[in-house]
This record gives sequence, C-alpha cells and structure tokens, in this order.
Amino acid sequence: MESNNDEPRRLDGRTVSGLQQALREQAIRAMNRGGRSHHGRGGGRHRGRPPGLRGREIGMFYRQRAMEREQQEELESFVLLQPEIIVKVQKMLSEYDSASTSTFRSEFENYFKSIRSTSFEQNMKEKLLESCVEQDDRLDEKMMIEYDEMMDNLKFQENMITREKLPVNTKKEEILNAIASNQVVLISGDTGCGKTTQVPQYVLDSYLSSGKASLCKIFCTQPRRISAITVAERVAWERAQHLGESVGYQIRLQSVLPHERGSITYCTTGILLKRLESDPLLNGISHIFLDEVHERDVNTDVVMGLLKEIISHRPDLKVILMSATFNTSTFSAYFNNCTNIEVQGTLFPVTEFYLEDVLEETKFANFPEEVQRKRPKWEKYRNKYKQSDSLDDYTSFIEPYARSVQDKYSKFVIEGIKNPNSEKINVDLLTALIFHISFNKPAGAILVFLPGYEAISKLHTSITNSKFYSAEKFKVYALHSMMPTADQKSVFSRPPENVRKVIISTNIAETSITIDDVVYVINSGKSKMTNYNPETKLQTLEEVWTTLANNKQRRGRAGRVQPGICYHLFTRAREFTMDALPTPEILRTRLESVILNLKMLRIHDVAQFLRKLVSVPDDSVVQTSIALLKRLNALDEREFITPLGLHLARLPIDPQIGKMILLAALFKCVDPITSVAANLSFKDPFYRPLGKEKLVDDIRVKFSKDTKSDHLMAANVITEYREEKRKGNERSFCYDNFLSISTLNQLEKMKGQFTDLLMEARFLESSDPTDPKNNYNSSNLDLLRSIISAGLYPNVAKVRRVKICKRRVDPRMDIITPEDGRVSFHPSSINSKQTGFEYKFFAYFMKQKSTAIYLFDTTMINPRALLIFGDGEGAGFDQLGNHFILLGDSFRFRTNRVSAEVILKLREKFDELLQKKAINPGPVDPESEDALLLGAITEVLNAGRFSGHPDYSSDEGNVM
DNA sequence: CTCTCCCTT
Repeated sequence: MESNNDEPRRLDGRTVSGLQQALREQAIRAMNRGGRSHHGRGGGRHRGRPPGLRGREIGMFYRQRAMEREQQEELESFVLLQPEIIVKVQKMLSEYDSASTSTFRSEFENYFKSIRSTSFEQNMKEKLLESCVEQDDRLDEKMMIEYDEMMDNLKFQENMITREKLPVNTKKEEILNAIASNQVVLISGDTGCGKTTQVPQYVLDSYLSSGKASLCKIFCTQPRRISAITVAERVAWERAQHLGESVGYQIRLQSVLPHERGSITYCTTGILLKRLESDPLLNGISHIFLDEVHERDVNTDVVMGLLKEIISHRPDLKVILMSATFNTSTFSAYFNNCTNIEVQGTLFPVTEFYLEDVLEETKFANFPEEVQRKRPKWEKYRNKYKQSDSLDDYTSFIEPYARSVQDKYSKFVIEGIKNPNSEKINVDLLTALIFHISFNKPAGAILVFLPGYEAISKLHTSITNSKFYSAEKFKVYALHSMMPTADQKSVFSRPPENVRKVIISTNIAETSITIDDVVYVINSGKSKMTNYNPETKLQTLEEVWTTLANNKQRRGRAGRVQPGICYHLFTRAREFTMDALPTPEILRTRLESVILNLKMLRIHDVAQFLRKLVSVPDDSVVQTSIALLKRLNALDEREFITPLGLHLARLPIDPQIGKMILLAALFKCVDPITSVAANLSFKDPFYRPLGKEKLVDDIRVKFSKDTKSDHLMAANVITEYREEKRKGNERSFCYDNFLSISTLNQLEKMKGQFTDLLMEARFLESSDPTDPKNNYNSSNLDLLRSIISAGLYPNVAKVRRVKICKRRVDPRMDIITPEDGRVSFHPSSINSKQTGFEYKFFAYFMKQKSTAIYLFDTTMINPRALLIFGDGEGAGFDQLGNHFILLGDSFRFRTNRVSAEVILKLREKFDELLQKKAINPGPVDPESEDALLLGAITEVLNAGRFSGHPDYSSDEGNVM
C-alpha cells in the first residue's frame, strides 16, 4: 500500500508529519465551526499570480484558478475513523487474515466450468444428443379425435365464418406450403390481416388433421406481455376451447400452459431468450414464430441472431418471422433471402390530411410571431437553444414547397406553414381541430398522439377550459404509462350517443393500447425517444419527429371499425424529410445485460456475435459495457464470465441490481432490498394523474420517512401495502396514495422470484422475503443504504450545496458526478424536496439527460460505505503530504494512514468474500470468520454515522 | 423544475 511509505518529505521546510498534523487540526477546527472546510489549501506563497500579466489577463488568471480549485474541492472529501474503532477492526481483521480460504462447491464448479469451457456450437451439439422428439401414435390418434370434435363444435364453426374472412385466409395454402418446404419463412401483413392469430393455427391444424400432432409444438413470441395473453385468449376462443388445452401463454410469473404437444404457446420474447440459456436447441419445439419483428426491440434482434445459428443444428425446426409490410427485405435478406409471403389487406381505409389541409379546414392562422429573437451570444451555450434550426434553414426548406402548393391553398395557409412555429406543438390548433371534428364530423372517437406528459397536460387543460367544452358532451381521457387510465377499462368503453370521446395519448396507444371505436387520429408528428450517446456515456430522452413507420401505425388506429381520417400536424414537405423507420433499439441502448446473457449462452466473443445481428451496435458501446461488467467483477480481464457474473446472469435483472440482492442475502436484509430491486427493474408503483403532481410528490416524501432515499421510500410503500392488504384495506390504501395495485402485486411477485432464485443458488435458506432469518439487519438503515450503494456503484453523485429559495417551493441544489459535472435530482425524486442532508454522497440508478442531466432515483449514502464497497486505485500522499484514499477515478478522501489502511483492507477482504461466496454460495454462518468481516464492516459504517461528534464523523458536513 | 415505451424458464 502506497501510504505505508513513511519516507519524510520536505515541503516548504516543514516535515510531512508536522504539516499533516497542522492540516488535520485545521480541518477539525473548520468542521467544528460547522462550515465548509477549506483545509489544506496551499500557503500564501503560492497565491501570487505569474508576473507579466496585464489587465484582463489578471482577471482570467484568477478566474481560471478559482475554477480549478473549485473543481478539485468538488471531488475531495474527508474521512477519519475513530481510534477505538480502528483498534477493534484491526483486531477483527487480524483474526480474519488467518482464516482458511474457500473452495468450489462441486456441483457449481462443474456448471461454471462447462459454461466457461464449451462454446455455443459445442453446447448445441451436446444437447442434440440428449433428446429428440419421437412420434407418438397413440397421442396422435387421441388428438385427431379431439380435433374432429372441435370441428363439430357449433361455436367453432360459427367463429370459423369470421376467421375465413380475414385477409390472411386467402394465403393459407401458400403459407402452409412455404413452411413445409422452407426452414425459414417471412410473412408480412399489416395490422388486422390476421397473421398472429391464424397462421399458428393453420400449422397446428395441419398436424392435427394429418395425425402427426405429437410432432407439433408451436411457440409464438410477442414483444409485450399483454399481447401474449390477449392473443392466446382470442385463439382459444376461436377454437371454442379454454386456455390450457391446445392454446396457452407464458409470460414472466404468469402462465397457462397448453398441452405439451400438439399446441401453441404465445410467450414474450424475453421468455424464449431465457429458455435458450438452458435449452439452446429448443428441443421439442417444432415451430418458432417471431411476431412483430419490424418493431426491432433488443430481444427480437438477439433472438433472430441466435436462431440463425441454431437452425443449422436443428434442420427440423421451422422459423416463421412475422412483420408489418415495411422493410421486409431486411429480414428476408438476413435469413439467406428466405421466402416472403405478403398478405394484402388490412382494416378499413384511412384518409390522410396534412397541416396545410388542417389549417384550411379549421381557418386557424394564429401561430406565434415567426421572428425569432436575436439570441445573445451566451445563449448558444445553453442546451435548449442548441438544436433549434435557424430561421434561414427553415425558410429554404419550406419555400419551394410553399410555392408549389400556393395555388391550392389560401394565402393565410401558405403564410402559416412558412412560419417555423407551425412545426411546434400548438395547443390552440389542436383544440380547434378537436372541436372542429366534434361539431362537424360524424360520430367516432378522436385519438390524439402527443410526445409526452407536458403536452398531454396542456391539451387536456385547454380542451376542458374551452367555452365549447361541456362534461355532458365530451369524455376526455389522458393516456400515459404513468396515468391510471392506462390500467383501467373505462377508456375502451363506448360513450353514449352525442358524447364525443377524445383520447390524448403518448405512443402507448400506437401498439400497447388499442381503442376500437377510434375514427379520427390526430398525429402531432412528435414522439419521445431515448438514445445513448457513446461519447458522453449518457442516456438521453429527446423529442423527435416520428418516422413514416410510426405515422402509418398511428394512421391505422383510425380504421378499426369503419373508414377513418388521420390528420397529420406537419406538412407534406416535412413528411418528405422524415426517416422511414425508427432506429432499432439495440443501437440506442447500453448492452450490459445483453452481453452477460450471451456469455451464459457460452458465446464468448460477444463483439463478434453482435456484428452478425441485423443492426450492429457501435463497438464503443460494446466496449463500455464490457468495461462496466469487468468493474463489477462479472467478467475477468480476458472477458470470461466469473462465478459472480454467472450468478448475476441467472437473475432476471440488471447486473448492478443483481449484485445488490446478492449482498442483501449475505447481509440479511432481504425484504427491503428485494423491494428496491423489484422497483428499479420493473416500474414505479405511483400513478401521476393529471393535476395531481404535487399531491403525489408530497405522498412520496411522506413514505420516504426521512430516509433521504427514493429506494427506501419504495421499500416502505411495499411494506405498508402488504400490511394494508393483510387488513383487507389495500384498495382504499392504493386509491388514497395514488398507487397501482397491479404494479404492487407484480413487485411482490418479483420479490418472491428473486428469493426463489437466491435460494436455488444457495444464498438463502428461506425463499420467503419476509422470513426473519433473511432479515436480521433489515432495520439497520445505514446498512440498507450501504447495500444499495454497493449495488449501484459506481453511480455516485455528490451534493455540494443546498440553497433554500424564498421564491421557489423546492430548494436549489448544486450536485455533481465525476463523469458529467453538474447534474440535478429529478423533480420527482424525494431528495429534490429536502432542505439538508447528513451525508453529501448519493447513489443513483437511472440518469437521463433531457432539459438537464437528471438523477431519477437517489439514496443518501454514508461515504464510508462507498469507500468499502467501491473501488479505486488505493491510497497515497498528495503533493502536500496528506494521506488520501481514492474512490473510483475521481473522488478523493483526505484521511490518515491507519484509517486508509483499515478501509482498504476491508475493501480488499470484502471483494474476496464476495468471490468466495460466488464459488461456494451459502448464507454467512454467524459463527464463521466471514461473519467477523461483515461485523467489522458494520462496525465501521455505524461509527461513521453522523453523531454530533464532529472530530471523527466522516465528510457529512451537514450540507445546507 | 419533470415524467416515450417494453421485458426476463
């Protein structure tokens, strides 16, 4: 350890130890004053400016120096352990040092070694020998009889009349022939053509009727849980059966499985991917349907890449890709130019209008002044102005188009579209158009697509405040994943006659929520999309123009019951510039989980595999993700999966959160931490109904109970929910607190799944998250914080200042991370409402840049926990001879030699313990040396709690 | 001073 080097150095004529002593005293005095400490900032001799500077240069010099100083101070903190703790912990550690090392638990070793040493190819070859499907004559006969019975069923026959009218039915024979004579077939057709419900049935029925049902086991993947269920229900209904006979579904934590053979299972793509981990050849499955491949979600892209390899080892496996009708050549080309059968026909025709038509029809001419304010120079440094096009650009873009249509439209329309503000979302225009339709067009619901919460909120207010609005004549719904309406049935119900239903929605209504009675669609042409910037390593959420594919999908939502109308609120000129398709998700996201899961499949050269996907992610993103996995110790230097990595890969959760629940098992605080993990990996149980934002924020703060933690707030919510449920009170509890029952139930189920898996991996002895055996430390708040930070590490931020403003409700905060500089708590985080903190450090999971870099969920952390559970290049002396200890690449803590020694030793030993536990999983025996180590860690953490003892508390400094 | 969306035997 560097700090062991006690070689005295001379600095300004003082000995190192003397200077240290002086600095320490100065630091302690500063802390006693309760202010921000300015300890150890060079002596007066160094303050002078270089000679020869003049005028402005002098100012620049001081400004520069102040900035540098501030920057260093931002990242520097102070930590000292109490002497009595040091003695105690050193004693514990010396006993621990003599302890024996651990060996592999044998069954785990075999499994681990097979994963590291075999390849994906080899594994498939081995699995091929294990099983093959054999025809079962008796089963075939039994199922043929059942099939005949089904065909005689009147209900089945009645349903068949409707089924035969579906467009896909015209291609039934062609499809069956293509599947029979090709291993891979692409079927394309638009919404409503019937491909999802019918094609798997065509295949199944052909096997049933030819007496080969035992050779048919169909899986059909869906990108969404809901569609897997609803499609399965629909298909069972068409067959006049119940779910669980020839049709079933499987989604996470919920399934109704059909008969083992001669059946169709609708499942999510994630389920198939998980199954591939243990069953890479999909043994027993005869047909895989991949539905909605055009959506290009990560899972579908990865499954396509895997299937491409699998089919050569499974010549009897049939793969059927199903897609909308755009971009089909991409998929066909990907599978060696496979046959593409295109199904013509869809729902009802939809007439399209564009902004210029809408202006003409509504006579709307009221766009804001077109002249853009000449910007002061400094504004170009502010993000929000950066991406807006200049007026000149817009003019040269719209002029040619405006000229080409000037004879077809009124002058005010041409002037309107020449105004660049006509491309911004205009609530007045939207409101005018909605009332125009309502009062002048035949009955039918109106669906408005807007980018996000803010626009929905504004339009909702504008409509309901309008003089044309009345509650008797209108039923207005806002649809957003965070609003209760998205979970309720009311939005589907048809309103009484003469009542106009208006739905204002995000793109949730593009695919996830289908409202049948929509006849009018208003497409703002905007949507929000996350992106990942490999250079800044930041996830962003940006408002973007929709693509032609989005427009088509939105348009189609108007034609489900009758011919419809779609109003696009952009010009035909703008449409011409729009992209054909959205960027595939795999190009917009981080890849840690994908990579770890590929490693589980024994694909060692992940980068090479990813290069074979339909869309190849940027290599720098792959490398960044691998680097993080190495840092988490999930991969070793040669990028092989480690024992820890293997445990993390088996958990259905991000590796960082997986690490958190493994630690919770070791530290016996399973209930709250699995709550945190479920919450982070699924979704927030709080609704945010329109107009209730402040109320919900207050309730969140109430649930946080002064923990200064969004994570523990969520854990408190789950605990209280469970308690209320026990009393039979859950409905009113959820209603009063804007909570989603279905989300809370799913979170509870996920917790159970985590503990099941932890027990299976032998980290726990009880699979009940609430079992006292799993929760000896669950009320130790500081420990809970530490486990959260250990999991989320290296996601650390530091609050430098909290300033209470008279004019604002929430205080202003000065927060930084080493990678990003200035960041902010997201306004929905309970910590954005706090007026002071006991510690300056915060762990976060989600960081996203929109109008600022926001941390969405944060927990205040004892910096000692970060030092023990984090990483860094150790410790040493700075130029002034002060001891310091490093956290990560940038944070630096001033300390003394013994404190540094103890902390680094704990860090090292804890890493060892985790690795030891990974190869020999098991709970920590309270009598063992491991318990001694955990005890020592707990000791240091507890002693570091803010205790009103400023001499020895760590760098909490009571940020105010 | 704010919240596209989806998912894991």
